[in-house]
Amino acid sequence: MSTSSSRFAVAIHVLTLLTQNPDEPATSEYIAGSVNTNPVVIRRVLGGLRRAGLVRSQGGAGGGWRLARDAEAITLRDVYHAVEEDDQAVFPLHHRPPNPNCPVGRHIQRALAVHFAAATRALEDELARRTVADVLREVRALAG
Amino acid sequence: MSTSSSRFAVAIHVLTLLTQNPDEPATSEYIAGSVNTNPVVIRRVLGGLRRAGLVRSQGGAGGGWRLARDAEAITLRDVYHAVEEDDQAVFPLHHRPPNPNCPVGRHIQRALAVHFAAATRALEDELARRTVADVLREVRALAG
DNA sequence: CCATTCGTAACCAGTATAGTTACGGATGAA
DNA sequence: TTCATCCGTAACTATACTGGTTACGAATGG
Repeated sequence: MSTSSSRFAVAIHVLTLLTQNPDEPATSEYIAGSVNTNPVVIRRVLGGLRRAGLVRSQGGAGGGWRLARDAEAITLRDVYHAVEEDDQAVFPLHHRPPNPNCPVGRHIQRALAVHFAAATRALEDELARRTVADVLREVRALAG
Repeated sequence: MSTSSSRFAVAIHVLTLLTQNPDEPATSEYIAGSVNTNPVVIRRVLGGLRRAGLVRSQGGAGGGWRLARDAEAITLRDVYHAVEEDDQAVFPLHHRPPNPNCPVGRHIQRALAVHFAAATRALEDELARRTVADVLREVRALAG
């Protein structure tokens, strides 16, 4: 399910990098070197984070990317919402609407929506308990 | 993320149908009429449920699909695992491995795996609290 | 003035989903 | 035995998303 894409992992990776060195802006090329991908991919992901107010960008020479707020105040749920913008649900409903003449088909989507929302809420609550600062601490601990 | 696909929603829908009428087998064509899709799509989804031991199929005239155990004993987590078989993670890691020469790149995936597992666990725990029988009761309540 | 860097469009390859047709094989009733 | 029914599965298609890549305009600041 789910879908899907590694944007969430890449976004946390990038924010962890920015947290590690908060004093000078990081370029998308430098970041791409750590993530092992193309700078355009990084700029695309960071564009979502910028629209969510998590980072700021600065064009031109000496420019790059910085955190827009303290890493202790950026939860993984914030990151998740920033990269999974719009309507990408964890559990999509049917593509075509079910048969409204069938009692089950008529009501199943409303019943499912309640359960899916509860499960998604549990997932997001768990993500909200962790911050980018936590991740950097763990990375440093693993580095020993 | 996620992925993704509507198989989970369709699987719950189908199991709810089978629960509603447990005495006679339902054909994939009948089920497809309620889901509003093609019988082959239904047989594909039900194939996963059969491999997970949730339903049984019977070929030939008078054949079709039945529940293999009581709907009270089929949680939404069981259904989720049946249709999202193999390795489809809710939160995929990087496609290419990050740069091992970067301190963050070297350890980020292990750090992320811990958080992703915790969030996924919370999601599945919530799904485990609900059964197919619950869904049918809610559908009936909505039907008034 | 000019190298740097972002922002974004465009294109491509790979993959997943879902819909469809087709057909073999098993089943069970007539 | 015959035959309509129904599953199981392969094959093909259209659509969409992801990630990688090249390209280029605009803004920045030394």
